[in-house]
Amino acid sequence: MNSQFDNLKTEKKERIINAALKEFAQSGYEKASTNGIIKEAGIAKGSLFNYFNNKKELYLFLLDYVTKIIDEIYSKADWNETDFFKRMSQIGCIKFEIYKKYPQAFDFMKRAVSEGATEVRTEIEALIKNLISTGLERGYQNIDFSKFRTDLDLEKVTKIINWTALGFAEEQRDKVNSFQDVTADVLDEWEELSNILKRCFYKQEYCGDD
Amino acid sequence: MNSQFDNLKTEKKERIINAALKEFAQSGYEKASTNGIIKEAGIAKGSLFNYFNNKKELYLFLLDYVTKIIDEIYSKADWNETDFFKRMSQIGCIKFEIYKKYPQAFDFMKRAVSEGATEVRTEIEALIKNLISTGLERGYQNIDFSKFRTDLDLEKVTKIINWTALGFAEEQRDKVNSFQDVTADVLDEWEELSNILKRCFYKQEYCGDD
DNA sequence: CTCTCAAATGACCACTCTGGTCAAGTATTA
DNA sequence: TAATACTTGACCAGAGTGGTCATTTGAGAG
Repeated sequence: MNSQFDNLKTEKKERIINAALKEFAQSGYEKASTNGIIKEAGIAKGSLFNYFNNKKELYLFLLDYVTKIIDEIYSKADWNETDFFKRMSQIGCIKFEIYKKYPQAFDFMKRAVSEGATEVRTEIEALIKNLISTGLERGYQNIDFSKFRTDLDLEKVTKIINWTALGFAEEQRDKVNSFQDVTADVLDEWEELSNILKRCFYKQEYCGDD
Repeated sequence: MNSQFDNLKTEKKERIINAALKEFAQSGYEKASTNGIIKEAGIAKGSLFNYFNNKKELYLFLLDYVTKIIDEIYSKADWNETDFFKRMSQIGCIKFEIYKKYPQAFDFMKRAVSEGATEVRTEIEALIKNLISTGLERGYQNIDFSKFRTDLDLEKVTKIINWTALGFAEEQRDKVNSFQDVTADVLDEWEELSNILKRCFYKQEYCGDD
């Protein structure tokens, strides 16, 4: 990336980033079209190739950029919060903020891990290896698991909660895309879901609604 | 579709179908390449265009084909089974059989509903409208919901169970892709998960492990 | 063994789209 | 006004597109 890109107005920069994320997420590296990107971003071909020397550089920039954004989740969260569900909604909120700013960021990453193009695969694999080594359980740091019932397999229970969160997130996303923004209600609805889960998976003395 | 295609050996037919499903699922209608399909299927260009007059016809054939396969789920399931979890594993098993035969069938359909290509969009929209009108709750027919606890919102509880099933399915899929086939253990593992869910969501008298 | 004929092949076509360049044009600054 | 910085889109060679069709193949019949 050229320093010119960094000096762009934030609005324009994000328009370009989002256009590129969308194209790569939808089409994969090889079939993604730079023409598609400039059209969506509303800039000229020449501009794009002033900011980035070539397609590969653009892709690797995005890979790095999104990685950093996702890493920020861990610096923004409050690691003193020991309650599993409060931690989850915290991280959920941070992710939602990311989604509002870069709607295709997570899709881009998801597509990246199954990217086949040899031109960028080694870089992606390095990134994945790095992610795994820094630990997949970062998000569970300092959680008080003693609140959970002991008669249920803890690992499976946390999986169920995670899948619920994932499914809920996707449902909200479909809603937002087809109707209007509903930001306010989302939290309430998640609260209701997590109350059910708490009542089922926490020991009785921890089931109080907050 | 030409009758020639129907008269092909099953093995070859499925090879072509799977190759095409994969290409369309990964790339969408417009960016899907017929060259990619014939390469993956191991047939000549001319053959493909003997079986199907053009790309659009091939795509619409697949759309119809997969729709019929998915519809078969409903004819194969035992609708006298009233237990929610037994019904779920039944349908899960049927879907797994489909997945083994046509690994990209569900991805193809998922991509189809967000397909933008004008050449095929009207057909897809008709199909979606049809799906919605035949009812989304077909799968819940004849289920005995009285087994569920009455102090929890039933709609939310069934959502949680569905999201769990979805998440579990995806997890298994990742496993199969990266390691070896593990068909046998899958059912056991699902059994353990659904036992947890039963114990949490069913009235006490129905929690017995089958 | 030859003849027949349907099925399979891949070289070939016109055309579109690709990633990338660069001379000319427009803003911005001093 | 002049100098500088940024933006533009026409343009390029080459790759890839959906689709065709004359030729080759091979199984079965006589």
